[in-house]
Amino acid sequence: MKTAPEPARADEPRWLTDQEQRVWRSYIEATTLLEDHLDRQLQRDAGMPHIYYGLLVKLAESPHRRLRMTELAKSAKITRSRLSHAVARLEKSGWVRREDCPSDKRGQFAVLTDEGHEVLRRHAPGHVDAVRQAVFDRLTPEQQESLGEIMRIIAEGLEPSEAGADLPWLR
Amino acid sequence: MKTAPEPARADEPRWLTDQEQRVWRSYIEATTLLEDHLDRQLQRDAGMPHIYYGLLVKLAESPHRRLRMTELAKSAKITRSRLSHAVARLEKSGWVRREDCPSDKRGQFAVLTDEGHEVLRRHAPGHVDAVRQAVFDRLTPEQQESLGEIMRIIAEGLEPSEAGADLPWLR
DNA sequence: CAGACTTGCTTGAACTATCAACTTCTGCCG
DNA sequence: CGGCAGAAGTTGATAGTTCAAGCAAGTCTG
Repeated sequence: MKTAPEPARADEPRWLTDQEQRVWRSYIEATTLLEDHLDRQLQRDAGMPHIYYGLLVKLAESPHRRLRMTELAKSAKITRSRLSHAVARLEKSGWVRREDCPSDKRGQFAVLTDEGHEVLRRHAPGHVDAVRQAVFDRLTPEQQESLGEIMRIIAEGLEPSEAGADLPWLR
Repeated sequence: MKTAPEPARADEPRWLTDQEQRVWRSYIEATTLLEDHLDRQLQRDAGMPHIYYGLLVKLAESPHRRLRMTELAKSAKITRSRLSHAVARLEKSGWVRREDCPSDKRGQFAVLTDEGHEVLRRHAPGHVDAVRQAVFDRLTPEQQESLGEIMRIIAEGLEPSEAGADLPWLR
């Protein structure tokens, strides 16, 4: 199974140091455990995975509780395809409905239904509790701030817009 | 915020402050983007998702390149069921094989094959690069250390062993 | 040593994610 | 206008995840 003899990589790669490896392993472990934990909590209590819950929250925060599909996808950092499937499922559950966009016939709005809003209202406390217990209650204020900054940096580096991010003269 | 008849929850929940919300949103965005990014990179280059790659790494680091299924699952922070499916797939790809455990007839070893080791060798540099670019190259040494500590704390709080962690008299 | 319980691991069904088409519509350029 | 590139969103096939249930082998208890 020869795929390629390492093209575009002349010299020895910069392996992670022991310290970096420890950090990275901790990152993987924490994120794996936390995602799993929140998914399980929300699946059990609210009947949907964490990311679907996040979609409902985004809609609830939006004017008229609605958002164009593409906007919602961008905001949740997922592909349009994934969102399409997700909204289909949320529609089946009665928590979201689609509406045509009058100004662009290709467009669709995802709209939070009253039922969807109610589900959110009912399960938000439990979810906040879970997040608190797993994260905020265990960190000092300094660590919380640091976490925010670090995550902001990582996210920025991965934004799809990154392509042009090194062309500051275009901004 | 009137949340009215909240059953099984006497007092008003402790909502996240604005600051906490910002941190939390950054966390979700960064982890979503990063997981996606690494999955895509490894799927494209090595033909497997990130977590599968992690399993091969664990095996490679283990004595005789083998680990009991349960050990591997614990170490990767996933369920045995998920591991079972994963190993089945890795077996099909020829990167892992199963072996019976002589001392416990219920037991199975997952063993990294030579092909598996080769795949790892070939694609490790690209993966390390991706991790560096997304994370370590963007953080100061202090931030790296802070990230490690924070993630360690979160992971510890979510270890399955947590159940008995507040019953020290049992230890 | 029988029975009950636990551990180790697997299985199948239902669900979710990904990837590559595909449809429809918009904006643009001549 | 006519044509065409690109955007918005969906779809279906394939792959991965979850959950509950299951089997078989080990362990404990009386």
